[in-house]
Amino acid sequence: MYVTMKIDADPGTYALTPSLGERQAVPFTLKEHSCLYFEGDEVTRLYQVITGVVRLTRLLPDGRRQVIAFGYPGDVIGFPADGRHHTDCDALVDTTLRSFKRSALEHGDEDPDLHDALLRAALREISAMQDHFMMLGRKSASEKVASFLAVITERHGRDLGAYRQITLPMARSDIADFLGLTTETVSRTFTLLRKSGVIALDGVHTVIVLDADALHAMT
Amino acid sequence: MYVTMKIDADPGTYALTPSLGERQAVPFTLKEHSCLYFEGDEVTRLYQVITGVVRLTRLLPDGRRQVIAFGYPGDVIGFPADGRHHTDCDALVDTTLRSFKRSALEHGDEDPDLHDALLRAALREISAMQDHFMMLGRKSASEKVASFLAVITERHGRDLGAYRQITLPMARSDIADFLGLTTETVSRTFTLLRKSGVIALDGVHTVIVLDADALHAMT
DNA sequence: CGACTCCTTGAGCAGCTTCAATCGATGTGG
DNA sequence: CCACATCGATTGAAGCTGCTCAAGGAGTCG
Repeated sequence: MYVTMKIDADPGTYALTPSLGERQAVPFTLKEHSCLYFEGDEVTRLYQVITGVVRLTRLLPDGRRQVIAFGYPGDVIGFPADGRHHTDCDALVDTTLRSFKRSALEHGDEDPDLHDALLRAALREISAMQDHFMMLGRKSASEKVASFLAVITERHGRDLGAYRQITLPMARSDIADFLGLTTETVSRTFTLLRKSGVIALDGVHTVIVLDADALHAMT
Repeated sequence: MYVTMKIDADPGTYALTPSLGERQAVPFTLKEHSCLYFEGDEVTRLYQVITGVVRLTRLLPDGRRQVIAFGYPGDVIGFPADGRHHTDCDALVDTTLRSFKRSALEHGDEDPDLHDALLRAALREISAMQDHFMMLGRKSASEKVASFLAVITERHGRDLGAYRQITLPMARSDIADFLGLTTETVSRTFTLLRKSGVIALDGVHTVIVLDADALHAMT
């Protein structure tokens, strides 16, 4: 399932190891709810999320919304097409990011390692988006929600005794717009998972996965 | 809407103008219904469609299918993620393709122009896929079919007197799996468009767009 | 001509949405 | 400190869109 677009978040790999040239760029902070860029803006830099979570969205004229992706630590966002951004991007919580010049992707001469890393990130994003197509086009509501929770748990969960715990910084409506559902359906599916003992909720934004096998079986 | 992934099909631009190095690669033919590669195969080459149409698909274990894209002339297919193909690819009709070594994308040293063109193609694909998200997640059946026909018409239509004509080499079930619908719904929507005078059908695979404005209004 | 495949059409149903009301958490002012 | 307003989440009821199941039609190829 598609959530994010990693360069490569393994410790010790290039992407998260600033040391040369562009990599020395000082991380900066994006306040909760503030925007990084808008659809149509010219792309001057790419960004890698270091801490926090951002949201990439597109809008139809009539207000319908699609959340294209959530950007988690390690993920690279802002790939240009025809030099422009094709989504809006804003922060769900206070977020720190590192930025790269667009030319680092488009002209590899200055820093071949960085160029390679950004290219790999772009290719991984294509692959991840293909997964997401399957989910949007061919999965039921509970399969969508289960897949979403399973991926977040695997990639960003914390151990909590025998279980795993995740924090969902986004609203139910963001999850709905990511999965192509309504907030009501997402909410009902959470309730279903809770009542069947697959997950427990600690407040609205914290999910404890009680039965990871059952969750995977639902994807 | 997402159909394909262009390098750039404008006459005279690089992508369709073989002249140097890799570009001298002799186009080859892929027979109707034969496969170019399968999901999981190692990526050794990328391909650009010259004539014909290919189909990129992914399957779920239970047989549900998603058509990821149709590859039309000019489109580049086969971008690797982790070195592997993440879709199956086969030809809907006899198709000629030109191939590029994978290294032409990943190491720009040998042919910088080709590297740039392939990179641009990858970035355009990301953008095009984002459009497709909106369609899969947030559009109704008739909006999906209308969008599909509108894009094909704009990009691959032929003038026919006052109208435009397109050939759809794929089956109704391919369109359904591309749009996240069933064949029955696609068929019914075609009938609806026909009965409302927006399109006419000349056989199953030829569509004449009678009212392009109405078609666009439905997207 | 007959068999096959794909497309179309119909009827009934299910899943998701829509509309609406309530609940719960958070924040603000008196 | 509490009443109240606000916003998001949840729950319920009803309706609609698109799916499922089924049958018949159209084109193709042996």
